[in-house]
Amino acid sequence: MPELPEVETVKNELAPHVVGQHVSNLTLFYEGIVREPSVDEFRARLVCQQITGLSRRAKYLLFHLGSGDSLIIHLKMSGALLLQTPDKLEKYIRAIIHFDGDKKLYFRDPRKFARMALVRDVTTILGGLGPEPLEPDFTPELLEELLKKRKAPIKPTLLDQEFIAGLGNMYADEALFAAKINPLRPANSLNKDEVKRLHRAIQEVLRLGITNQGASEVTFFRPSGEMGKAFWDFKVAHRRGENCPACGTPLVYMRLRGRGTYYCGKCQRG
DNA sequence: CCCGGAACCTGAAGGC
DNA sequence: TGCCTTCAGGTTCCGG
Repeated sequence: MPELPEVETVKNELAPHVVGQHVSNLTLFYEGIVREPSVDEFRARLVCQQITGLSRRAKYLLFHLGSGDSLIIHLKMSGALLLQTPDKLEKYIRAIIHFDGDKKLYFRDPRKFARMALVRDVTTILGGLGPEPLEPDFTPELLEELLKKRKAPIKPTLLDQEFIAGLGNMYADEALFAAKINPLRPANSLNKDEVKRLHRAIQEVLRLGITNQGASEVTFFRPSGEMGKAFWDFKVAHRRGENCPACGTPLVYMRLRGRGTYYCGKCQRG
């Protein structure tokens, strides 16, 4: 599932192909993919525009347009932006953005959760997001301050995009394992050393995910249609029925706030 | 206001 | 073989 490292990978690999391109047409096979404005207005404000740049905020991908508007895409669970459609990815194309010179960008999404929006002011979509975990302003001191205000378990706190923006279920489990912190610990109960470890772990697992070009289990594909390699470096996430790579203890699987949660009951005792 | 859970979707996997 | 249930989970919405 696309989380911060996956969206960063899409941005990096898409940019050389789309920046500078002019949109020539839009094909919609599933109109529900347009979040705002109306389908007609969306089309009118997108077609003929030049893509002047790409950026990422949390799990959102932003296409900056010559008009000053931004096309904002969220891939949610199963979305992919593809430059080509190999046989196995032919199905579930929900939209195609056409560029001058017959280039195409395919928006594939089996589950129909993904959305795109066209806005003048990006804060209408991005306004409530918390700090970017890989930016310099995300310091251990800031994390400590934020954690003090939260009494919910640390795992769902890390998934709250208003608390910190970009972590999803897989990387939250990975970060807590790397920091040796139990996912059920109240957020405000972490001591200084634990906060420091968590801060470092969050950045490490995200950077490793980006280096590995994202995780591909089943649902994430890079623009080329290839899969990323991050999944193979996961220590606990989605490793149901396996043993802890550090101590060999069978991993714990539990549902926490409706989310599948994996951790080592021995290494993450605290 | 805060918190927890359901809804949105569809396919895969497991049980019987 | 096939039907039914459960699971997957980011975000939004709703009820308590």
